[in-house]
Amino acid sequence: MPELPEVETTRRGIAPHLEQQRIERVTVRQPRLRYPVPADFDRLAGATIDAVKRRGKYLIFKSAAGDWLCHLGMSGSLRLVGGGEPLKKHDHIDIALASGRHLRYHDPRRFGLVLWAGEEPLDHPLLVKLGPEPLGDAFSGDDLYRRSRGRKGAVKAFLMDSATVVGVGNIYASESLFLAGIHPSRPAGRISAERYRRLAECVRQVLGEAIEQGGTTLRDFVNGDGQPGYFAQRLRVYGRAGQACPGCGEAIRQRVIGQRASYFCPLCQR
DNA sequence: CCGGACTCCTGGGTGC
DNA sequence: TGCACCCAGGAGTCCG
Repeated sequence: MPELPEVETTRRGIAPHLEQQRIERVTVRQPRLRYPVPADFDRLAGATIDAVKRRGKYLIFKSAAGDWLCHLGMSGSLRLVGGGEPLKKHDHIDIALASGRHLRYHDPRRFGLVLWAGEEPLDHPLLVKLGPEPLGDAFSGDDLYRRSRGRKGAVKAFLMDSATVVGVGNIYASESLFLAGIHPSRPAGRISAERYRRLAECVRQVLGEAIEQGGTTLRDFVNGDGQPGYFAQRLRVYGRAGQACPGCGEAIRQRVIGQRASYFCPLCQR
């Protein structure tokens, strides 16, 4: 489910309610996520949350009792609920705060994770090899061009590789390539620097707009308050096979590229 | 190094 | 109503 805009939306929603809050209690009902939830995760009780950061699609929670990571996988969500809010199926973890509210982790498919981050979170094995932040200064078309030389795989798979750039998942890869006029199947190594500069700008634009709209809710994404995002209605091609291309009116095509459904306009994208 | 296949898991939608 | 089947927003791991 969540790509960078959804994770950032979640972070912005929950951070103000967590920072400087004391943790009263930690309840792990289902420890079997992508990796087991640490058996000593409840040692957070009594600690104060200092900050909530993000790197790619990972959330990083800072506390004196230890920093921890959370990834939402395909179907995860984190929201703040009242302490008396009834539990739903797949509400796996509750972190009860001094405010009386609970930070509640929900994840039907359990592809997400909650792990200790170690001394330096950015050096954690899951984070250390991540590429640049798409909304940061290190991300550029020239960087994409350099990294793509010699690569024969489809540009869409290249763009979704977290070593290339973080946070661009299946929805926003399709959307960015459409805006940039690049066919998703084109070999990454056969795209000019000029076109990569355009693509980088389109990635920034799409992710920026999606964050402004509170993310994309296809089925079940909810923000920190349990509300859906509104970017789904702004999607130009994703999920719109057979509908008219917003640029030229041609029918949007769907094709599997790199094991993932991909959407594009066969005329506007080359 | 690269690229593709496979894997974890549950649930929604569809078609019979 | 039941059931089989396909598909889903991620990404680590393994293998050639």
